[in-house]
Amino acid sequence: MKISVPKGTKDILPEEMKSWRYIEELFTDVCMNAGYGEIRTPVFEYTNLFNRGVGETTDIVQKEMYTFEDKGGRSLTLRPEGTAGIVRSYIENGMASLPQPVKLFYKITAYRYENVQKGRFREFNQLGAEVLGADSSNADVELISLLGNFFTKLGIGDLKLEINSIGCNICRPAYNEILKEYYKDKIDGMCADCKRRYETNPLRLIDCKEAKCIAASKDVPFIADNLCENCSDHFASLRTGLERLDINYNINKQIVRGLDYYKKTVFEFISNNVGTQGTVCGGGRYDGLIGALGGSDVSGVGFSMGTERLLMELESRGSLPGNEVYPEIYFVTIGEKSYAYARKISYALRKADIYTEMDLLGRSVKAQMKDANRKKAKYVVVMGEEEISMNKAEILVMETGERKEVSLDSIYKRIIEKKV
RNA sequence: GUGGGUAUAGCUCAAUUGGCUAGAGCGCCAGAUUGUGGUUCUGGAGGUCGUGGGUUCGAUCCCCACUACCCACCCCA
Repeated sequence: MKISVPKGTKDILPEEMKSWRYIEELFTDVCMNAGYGEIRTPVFEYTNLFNRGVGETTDIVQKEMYTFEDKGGRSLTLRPEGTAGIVRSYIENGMASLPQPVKLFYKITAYRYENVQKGRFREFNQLGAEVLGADSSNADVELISLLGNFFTKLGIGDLKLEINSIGCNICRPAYNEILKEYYKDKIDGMCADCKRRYETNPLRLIDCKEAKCIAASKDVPFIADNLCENCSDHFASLRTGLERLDINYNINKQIVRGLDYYKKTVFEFISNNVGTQGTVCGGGRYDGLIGALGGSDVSGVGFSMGTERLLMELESRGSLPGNEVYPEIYFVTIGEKSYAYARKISYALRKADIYTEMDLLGRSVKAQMKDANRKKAKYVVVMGEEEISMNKAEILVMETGERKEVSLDSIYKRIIEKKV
């Protein structure tokens, strides 16, 4: 059988890495400038963490996790998302006793066993940030504004922002009763999934895409209209905070999100350019999660975005910069002595952080010239025995074809001082 | 899990209504007076025609299965 990458995974080749680095470095800068510290947690965790953290009723836990047993019989799972591991780390490393809030960001791969299509893979990359230990909507606003800043810098500041509030442990149970009451005489005509959700997670009935279920949900009361006072205030101050920053948003009462841990604020940034998977970034508040995982009762809010989807968005708009790097100088060598001499200068220049190139295959002068041209070297120096013995060299300016004769000794200095 | 499409050179794609050495463009390598790039010309390397089985004198082509990829449903980043 031919060896290939596993389904839903892919190689990121050097050419594409330029775009990846561009996005990741920009994200890093944006986060650092807002006081967020980078964190890395393991690719796999004990399965329990996700069962409890992400939620037993979610699709992710029910059918999408890469779970396996190690040789010691422990059940491990490749992380399907980033937040659970970070919350675990927060608890385990005693971050609750640090000055609060703790602000973190991450760049990770995540794994979900799903059917592959445009914008959806089994191994995918996420950029994310979390604020732990801040109840106030100020934290929600800061995160969304951080994203606004990031997207603007990427040239996609017009991505659509949709927000909603899905209540808390106080208003959710009451709302669930309202929902059950509403669906009571409709549920028989709805799909099998919805019948199950009716018992396990009525909130999810709202965003079912089955035609008959959409029809049944036509006049459904939204939780955003049935919040407790605390949640309602939180949602109002979130909106005020966004408005003060002139951040455009749209309240979408249908957003409920598929992860159980969300409370109060949920939001998404949506694009039209990544297939039917329009969500480039999703996030929300997860008060109670830290407590549920064994920590103290600390609130949290965060987001994650799909790097691949972000790349698709940028690509479809032609907004990816061509940040190519070209050699400052290419040494064309002829024979061993010539190579040794050029290598020495090249080594010295590289130590001074200058990009130099040399042929490693003993190719002809012509082939080396071609290579220099292909790599878009700025200057070429041909170093044959003749030049070395006479302490002379010809610097060729590739763009203009201009040639200049200089002393061999002066090349290093000329390049360093950029006086060629 | 379900449905549709696709699978031929490193890449983008032809062709063979079942028959002899499966082609092109791009890319790669080399040469065009022996040590000088981009244009041009010439030559070369590179394919078990996705995998396995079947029908047939003979299969890259027809039939079946499998796998992968693309798209969609569900759900999500």
